[in-house]
Amino acid sequence: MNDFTKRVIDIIKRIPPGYVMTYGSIAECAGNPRASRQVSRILHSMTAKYDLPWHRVIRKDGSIALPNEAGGLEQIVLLTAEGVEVSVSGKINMQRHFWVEAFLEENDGL
DNA sequence: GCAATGACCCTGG
DNA sequence: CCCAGGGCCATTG
Repeated sequence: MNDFTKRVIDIIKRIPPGYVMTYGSIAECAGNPRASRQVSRILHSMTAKYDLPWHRVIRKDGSIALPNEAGGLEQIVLLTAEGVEVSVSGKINMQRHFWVEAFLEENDGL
């Protein structure tokens, strides 16, 4: 396993309940802005082994990437249980739940 | 080693 | 809002 993969796993494990991150932002934080697809692949293959909160990772437009029949439905259930607002159309309120570490640091916790 | 693949993303119609 | 096309890049066959 390479460093990028390790960082991605570490970042995902740090996402607090009630918040979400996008594939692209995770890739960026892990040092590879263009590797959003690799992030998705890592989730697909490493979730079971590393006990990751995979449901907190969504698309940049706030929609669920995983097809409903492949777990997307379960993802919505898990997010809702954590307090994340998922609209009827399957989209998430990014302004409210997007986890941005830099933002929190600048605002000293808020 | 080359070709295909994908839980993505962006632009334009 | 929905669809198409192109770019992206590590993993897979």
